[in-house]
Amino acid sequence: MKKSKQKKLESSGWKVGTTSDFLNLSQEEAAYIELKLSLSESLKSHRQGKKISQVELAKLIQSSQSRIAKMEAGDPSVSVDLLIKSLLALGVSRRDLAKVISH
Amino acid sequence: MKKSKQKKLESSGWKVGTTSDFLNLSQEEAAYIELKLSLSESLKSHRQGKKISQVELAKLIQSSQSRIAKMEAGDPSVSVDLLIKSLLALGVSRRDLAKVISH
DNA sequence: TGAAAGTATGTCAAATTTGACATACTATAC
DNA sequence: GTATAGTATGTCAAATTTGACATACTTTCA
Repeated sequence: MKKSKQKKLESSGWKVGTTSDFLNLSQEEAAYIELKLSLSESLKSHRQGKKISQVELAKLIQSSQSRIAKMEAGDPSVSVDLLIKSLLALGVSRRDLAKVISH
Repeated sequence: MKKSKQKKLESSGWKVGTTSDFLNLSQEEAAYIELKLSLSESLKSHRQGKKISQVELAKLIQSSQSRIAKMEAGDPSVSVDLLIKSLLALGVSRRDLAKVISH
């Protein structure tokens, strides 16, 4: 992983490659985290594209504004499940979801 | 949703469209569940393709055989997070993951 | 047959994720 | 400026998801 990318991850509150370096985990761990960040960014841009606020999206998926903010910030406390549910709620198709995931 | 498909979902232990029919949730709810099932099936076939047992995969991702079984059975108790982590651990690329997700 | 490897299913305490709340920060408009 | 809408961040109890275990079922093969 490039230093720059790692810095970006760590700045979002992730602990990268602490204990897991000795396994081949760091690979998948990184891929997983980056995947989540892609979904985060996608969520933000889709929401903004629809011109709705975090509060409105929160209502849409019966969550809270703070959780939406955390999702969009790529906070480690949010699951891929919630990100995907949110994107689907925004009307994103599986096809579009796939595009996000394939980079 | 077709009756046949619904039956398939319910047979895996899902409760489909109970309380959420009055919102437009059933749409996304269904999409989400079907997405999970796609990931489940993909996990199973990828594991079998690699000719490793559930026990071996469990070790690979430091989980347990029973959880792998639940994942492959599309049990409601497993998260998309775990499914994706598992697929990545099997060496599935984001590109391939995207293919699974786009149907 | 029958033993051995693989898989399914139920349960549960521990771990993680959740929505909600409070509150601080940041625009944007007047 | 200062109100107002929008967003960020920390905290926490409740909810969900977790690995682990026990145990039953199934497949494979000698």
